Amino acid sequence: ALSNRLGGLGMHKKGLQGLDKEEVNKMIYETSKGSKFFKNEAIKDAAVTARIKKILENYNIVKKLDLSSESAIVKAKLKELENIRDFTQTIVHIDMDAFYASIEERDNPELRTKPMAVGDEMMLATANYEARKYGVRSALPGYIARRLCPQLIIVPASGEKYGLVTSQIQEIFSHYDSTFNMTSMDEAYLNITKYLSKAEQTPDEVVQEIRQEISKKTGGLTASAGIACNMLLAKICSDLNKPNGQYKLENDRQSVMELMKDLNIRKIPGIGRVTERILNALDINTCGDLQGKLVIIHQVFTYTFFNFVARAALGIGSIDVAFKMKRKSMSVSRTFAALHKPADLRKKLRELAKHLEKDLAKHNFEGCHISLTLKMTSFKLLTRGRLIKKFIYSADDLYNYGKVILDAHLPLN
DNA sequence: GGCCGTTAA
DNA sequence: TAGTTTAACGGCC
Repeated sequence: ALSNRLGGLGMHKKGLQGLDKEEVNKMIYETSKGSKFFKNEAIKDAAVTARIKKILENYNIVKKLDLSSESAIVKAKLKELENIRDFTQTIVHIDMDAFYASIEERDNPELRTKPMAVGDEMMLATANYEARKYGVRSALPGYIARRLCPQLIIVPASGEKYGLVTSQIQEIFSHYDSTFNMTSMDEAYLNITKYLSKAEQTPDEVVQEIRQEISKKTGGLTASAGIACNMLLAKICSDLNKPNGQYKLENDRQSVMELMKDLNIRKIPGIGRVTERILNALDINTCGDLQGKLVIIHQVFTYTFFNFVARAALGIGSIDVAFKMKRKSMSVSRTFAALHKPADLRKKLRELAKHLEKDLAKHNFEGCHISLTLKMTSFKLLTRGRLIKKFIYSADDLYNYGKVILDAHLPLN
């Protein structure tokens, strides 16, 4: 049987629907099986399966219990959540379409009609829509992508070029909402409530205009957008008419609940492939299913998780577009051909320490906790850390404290 | 407190 | 031949 982790990966992405999923999965499986990477994925998969088994055992006990008092607690929580619903804001989530790939197409129009991806033999960052027809997608190694699509053109990433486009779209966003928040190079949230109060335009018209300006300023790049009353819904909506489209969700409870009813849980940001598997095991596939199972979720999982899914199921999200989390850590990591000799590993550590010193200086950052992660040839990760009584930032300190951790694990095999 | 796992882009 | 990098959070012991 095909590993869930390796096979059913990423097929929900736009552009992939409709192609022969079986064929793609089989090809990836045939190329991967036997590899150490694949074995490690199988181990991780088995751990998830075991975790699900435990949850199901608990679920089967709990569902027979009298949950009337639980039910009351959940009901009260839902009432509380209904009370905090806010329909006063107009939030937009903008997402550039196949960002890196579109920029490369713009700069080399011959690529437009050909399957193409940005990245290298090791890893692809993104694929154009032509390539997605073959199952080529981001987070797929280039050499596997080539087997899916032998004509695939792989273009190396040019970070500075993409950064330039990011600055261009930021300038556009600032005109509509000075508090706009970039969540990555190609994604942003805007609160256009204030702008709308002054402009004589509908939200759809404003967003249409933003997307036109993006296209004009960037030489024809397209973006998709979602418009809704909060960030969660705006993000979900920006995916609905991708690529080069926008979707506006009406600002009322009924419209929100209708959208959520049949929405696949995987579309909720924060629910990834593992959580999806877990919830699927409880017969939960859509946010509608989720709404009907909140009592059991409250019983079986932590309150934090219950709270998270309850909010998501009701379509309740933040409106604080400008909120930025304070940086808590800074790290650097490299994957390299297996090294065994302690001296070689220490040399690597020295290189990483120098690299991190530069980054720390650039951001004027320091830390009092250091952790070292080793990736074994089996792909298993080992992380060990320690608190330091002072704040450090120099390559020498990073190396010396890191070396203590590293040496404790030498020799590696 | 320390480590592992999940998620996202 | 070959399966990334960075950052944050939750769960568990």
